[in-house]
Amino acid sequence: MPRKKTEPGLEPNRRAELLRAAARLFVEKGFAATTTRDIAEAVGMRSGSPFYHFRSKQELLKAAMIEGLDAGHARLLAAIDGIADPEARLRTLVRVHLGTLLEGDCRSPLLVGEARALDEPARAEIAAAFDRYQAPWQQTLDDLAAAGRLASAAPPVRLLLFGMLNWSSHWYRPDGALSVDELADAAVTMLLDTPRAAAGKGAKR
Amino acid sequence: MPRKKTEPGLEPNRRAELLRAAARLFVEKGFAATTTRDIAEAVGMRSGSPFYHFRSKQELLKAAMIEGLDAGHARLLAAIDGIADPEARLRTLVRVHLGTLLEGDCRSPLLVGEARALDEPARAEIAAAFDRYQAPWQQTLDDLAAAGRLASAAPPVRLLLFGMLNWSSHWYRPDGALSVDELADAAVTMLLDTPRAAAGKGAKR
DNA sequence: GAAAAATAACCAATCACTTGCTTGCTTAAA
DNA sequence: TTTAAGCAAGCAAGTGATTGGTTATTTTTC
Repeated sequence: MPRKKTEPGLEPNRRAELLRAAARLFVEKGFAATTTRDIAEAVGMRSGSPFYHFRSKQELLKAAMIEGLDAGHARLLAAIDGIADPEARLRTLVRVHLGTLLEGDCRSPLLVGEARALDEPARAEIAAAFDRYQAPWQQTLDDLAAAGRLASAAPPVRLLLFGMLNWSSHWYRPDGALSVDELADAAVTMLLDTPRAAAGKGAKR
Repeated sequence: MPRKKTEPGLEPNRRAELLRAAARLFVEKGFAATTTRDIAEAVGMRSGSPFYHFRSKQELLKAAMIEGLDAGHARLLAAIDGIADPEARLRTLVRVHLGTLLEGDCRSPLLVGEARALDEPARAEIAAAFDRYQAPWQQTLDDLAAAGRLASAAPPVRLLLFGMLNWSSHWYRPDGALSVDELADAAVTMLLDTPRAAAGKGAKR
């Protein structure tokens, strides 16, 4: 009984639904603490049905991570398209990334820690997706360093930046006093060498 | 058969052994993916024996987090004792924290994400332990701001700093090219406003 | 264009195994 | 004698995954 499908082609996308629900639950409760029954129930299926679309729970995680990362990557590229100034580009990257992280409902970058549940080949595929995601960041950091707005664009800088941003999912509350835009500004300010004069403008207010 | 105990009082500390093993496994594989049998085996017990020392798996996590955090807190205080200069104090805090995180074998701060497996009262106790841990940090940041070495010491600054440091456990490899000391320097450099002249000294080399 | 075959997308039931935890017992130490 | 610390065995509840249908849709054949 392939459900009504009132409009033909309206939502033939149960697979994508499964992926979104799985990603959300994996982020919320963790991979191991999420049962395949949780996932099935979240999309209105019976407990065995997800295995028609995915061979295993691990494959669900792998697909959720890779497809989520690639979607985020596409969003990044679309957002920075045409922005020449590297500082403005960085600010956009940070803002979009934080949006994916704190406002989205999949939040794939957060699943990086759950990859330990997968075998080595799967982890390699995920690492490749992460490399794709990070490419525009490194490019922008290099541009900033070349423009003298950054003392160094060595890899640890990028990694520390990602740390600042990703970890915020552990403490940021959308209903708090801090907006995502302000958070993005605070992070960029901390990363960039202060441009001299504006020393009073920090992560304050 | 309470095992030999050749020297009386040599290792009557099976409880502490359990805590250390549990913390290590929880960090490595996550709370949900670690079985109580894993923990028992790690200290050479049978599967039911840990429940003599702890009422539940959750209580093991709670104790591991709180006692681990308090131990780290004590280590912090001992390390910064007598250091008057706030920048030197921050550097010490960062170095000791990274040591706990990357070189220790318990690494309690990393368990913050696993607290979601606990009920609200337990989470509140853990939050209190975290507050204790963070107190010397906020004090040092305030001092830095007062000394003009930091544009702002608002809470997000501390949280972003912790993000940089804690996230490093996802990518740092002790056998890599970057030493923990260099990583600590890179983080401090990114946080502090550059002191003017030294613009070539970054996280490079 | 209608009948027939194939397929996609499930469900109901269940299996083999793992999980946290309990119970009753044992033994060395106090 | 009592207590601390543990073991051996096992239970009840889950867990990931499989199997064998079932039905609407799609494709193929006549």
